[in-house]
Amino acid sequence: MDRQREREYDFTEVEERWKKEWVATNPWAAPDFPTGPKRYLVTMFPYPSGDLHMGHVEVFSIHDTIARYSRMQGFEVLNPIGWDAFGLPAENAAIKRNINPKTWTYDNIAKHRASMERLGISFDWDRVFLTCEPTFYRWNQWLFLQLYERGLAYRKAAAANWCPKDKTVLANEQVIAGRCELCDTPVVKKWLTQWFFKITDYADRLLDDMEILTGWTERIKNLQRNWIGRSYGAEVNFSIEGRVEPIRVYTTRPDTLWGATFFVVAPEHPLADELIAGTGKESELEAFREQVGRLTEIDRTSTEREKKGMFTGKHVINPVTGEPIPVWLADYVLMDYGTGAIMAVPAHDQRDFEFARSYDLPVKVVIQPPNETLDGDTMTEAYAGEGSMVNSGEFDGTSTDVSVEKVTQWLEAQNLGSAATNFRLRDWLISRQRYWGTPIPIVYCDECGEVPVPDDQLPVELPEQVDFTPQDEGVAPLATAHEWVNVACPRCGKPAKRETDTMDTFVDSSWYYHRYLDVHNESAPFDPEKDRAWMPVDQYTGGGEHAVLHLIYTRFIQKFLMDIGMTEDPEPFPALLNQGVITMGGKRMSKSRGNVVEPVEAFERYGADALRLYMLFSGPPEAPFDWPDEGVRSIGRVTAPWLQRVWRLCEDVADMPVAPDDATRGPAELALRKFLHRTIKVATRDYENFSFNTIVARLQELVNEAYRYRAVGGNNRGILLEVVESLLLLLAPMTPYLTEEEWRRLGHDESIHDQSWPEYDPTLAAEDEVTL
RNA sequence: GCCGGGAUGGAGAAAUCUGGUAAACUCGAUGGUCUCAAACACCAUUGCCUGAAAGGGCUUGCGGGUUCGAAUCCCGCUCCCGGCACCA
Repeated sequence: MDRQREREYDFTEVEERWKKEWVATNPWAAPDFPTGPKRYLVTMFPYPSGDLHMGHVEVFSIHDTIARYSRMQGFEVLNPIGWDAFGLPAENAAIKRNINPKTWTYDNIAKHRASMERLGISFDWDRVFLTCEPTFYRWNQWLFLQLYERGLAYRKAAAANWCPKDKTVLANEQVIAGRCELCDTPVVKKWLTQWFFKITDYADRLLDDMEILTGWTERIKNLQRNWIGRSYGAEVNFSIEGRVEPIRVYTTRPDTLWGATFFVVAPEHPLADELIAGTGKESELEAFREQVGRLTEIDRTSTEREKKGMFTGKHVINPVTGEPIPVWLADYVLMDYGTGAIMAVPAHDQRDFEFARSYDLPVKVVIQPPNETLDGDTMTEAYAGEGSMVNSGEFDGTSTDVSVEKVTQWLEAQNLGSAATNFRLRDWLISRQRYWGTPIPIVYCDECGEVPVPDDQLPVELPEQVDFTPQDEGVAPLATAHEWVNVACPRCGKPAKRETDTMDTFVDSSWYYHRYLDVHNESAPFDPEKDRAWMPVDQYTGGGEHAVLHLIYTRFIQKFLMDIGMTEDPEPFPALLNQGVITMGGKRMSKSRGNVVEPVEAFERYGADALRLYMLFSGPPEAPFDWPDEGVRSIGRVTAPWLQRVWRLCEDVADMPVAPDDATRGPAELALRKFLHRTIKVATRDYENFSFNTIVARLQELVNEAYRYRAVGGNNRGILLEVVESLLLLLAPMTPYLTEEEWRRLGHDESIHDQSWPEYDPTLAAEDEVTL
């Protein structure tokens, strides 16, 4: 069109001007009580470990597009933001720079906020909170005490995951393939007394309520199912000479009970001490345990490693055959799953088989496959498939599809055992031997023992005068704050000491989305009335890497809050959108690798709109995106030129004089209108499906059509105005700045972001009939 | 081993739910207009084979099936990605 391009869209000037206005007026503030259809939209609040990175830009672009589209569709929208400001990475970064974690955190939050404003994200800035402020974390302490009162927060000694580098324990979910989630150091087991939240009480509900999660991908639900790991089976009693209580084992195959030829107890099990006592094998047990304890989780769980065991010298009675079978200790049996003891059926379990061959224990076949005859002496691997029972008394001939149920019923009738369910999920270990977190509101008194801090003494504030560097193993930095540690017992008034561990920061994020709804409340974490008005979250967006961390903890705490009457929905986030990971050269962007594209550089060279649109156009939101090698420059090839093209079209139309025949329609005008209305129809459908890349494609076609119309001499201002105004409305959720500027340029006094979504004429939008 | 997801041009992708012209849109590439020149912008070509062209033939990981018609639905494979894994 205008080859000379005397003028160009000055995105820097336009974006700065509107940003200033939006920051000054907070136009997207939401009321506490919506009066019409509502949408509560939450994006996972960021962790301030530096400035925003492209992953944030991606998810905020997606999220903000949904928010702006929802408003134009007539919903009342609440779109808040806050910061997940406590935690280990900030603390480590601060220690490295020899400054207080608070200073470091607040600096980063200021940077984050400036970048969010520059990106034009339509947050309600009146509802901001930081989890590291006492006004927030005192409600973490409240939550802890609520759980404590109901027996769902408890302290126990257990073999905990210990990161030797970060010098703290970690929850199971924070150990990725045997390594620390944060620093990748191999984790070791350490026997410590720690605080736990009893998430296992909610295991069934966490699984069963997944039916409600219709807006979650199979991928994430599958991860959670695997993580929770429910299995059905039976517990069976084995009696032992000289002991009143029988020993229980859990098995998923009670139908193989007749083939149990030995019995194994986890080496750490207290029962091991009992069995060994008086046999003269105490030192051997000690050595064996030490050998097992030295292994990292990676070594211990390696399938290649040969299983090691130790005979106790004791026997238990197989309850169905009446025969004594030897009791062993072995490193392949886990202390914290089932009962910590198993019946070993080497013929039909591969692990038991390998152990039996190593230690020359008998292998007895009790399931015969249909087409061959197994022999325990000659078989080379366990047979775990289907077949019919043999060597099993009255059950001989029973087939596998009914045998488990029949045997379980019989065991119950004989009083030998009962049906049982087990989970892979472990209780959530929330103690951390670190400084930058919520103090656990417990006091230890010599007289009264463990005493919860009464509500009127909350918050237990995090002291500032502390040596916050990690201390020797198992000692928290807060132990160095002597004045803070030593308090009067809340119950008897005698000298006592505070708990010095802090809470896992996943406690903060497990309920934060409620706090937005009542951010200034000083007497409760939130008002259930206000909560009811906005909950549940209609759309949650964020990274899929939290599948078994945040996303499982938060579902648990939501259910708990429902149980105590604070909130009404069993699930906090019925719909979840996980954006794809952004990489460059197939690797995660990182400064040390030198493959980082900085959002700030993109703002300066191409503007926020072009960056947002680039993120949305790159592919479906959930798809991973490998950023081209040329870096920020690729925005200058893809979306920045197209926005200039949109701008020129708008300017062209804005400059056209009003003519008397603007309302007349020839064939070319009709064709363009039909194209426009089809575009509105399809783009609207695509917005509903979050298919942003195809919306952009469709709008590009529309712009191409308009240019073509102009190129062949089309000059009907009426039709062009309809096209351009609709185009701006359809584009407004994705590129808020340019659309606002040009909307005003076309003579409107009100913000484009307050307009209603354009409607299409169904007659015009109908596809032309195709004759087959 | 168990569970889940996926495979379409040189690249990102679209069409898959709801079977109907496969490859929209964009990048890259090639040629052109403009320019002293370059950049920008604009125009054209661009799945593969064949052909001077018109045209013809083939094509959605592989093999079958259903159907007038299959990228799409069904059955059986292969490969890739992700998760879990000594969980009894």
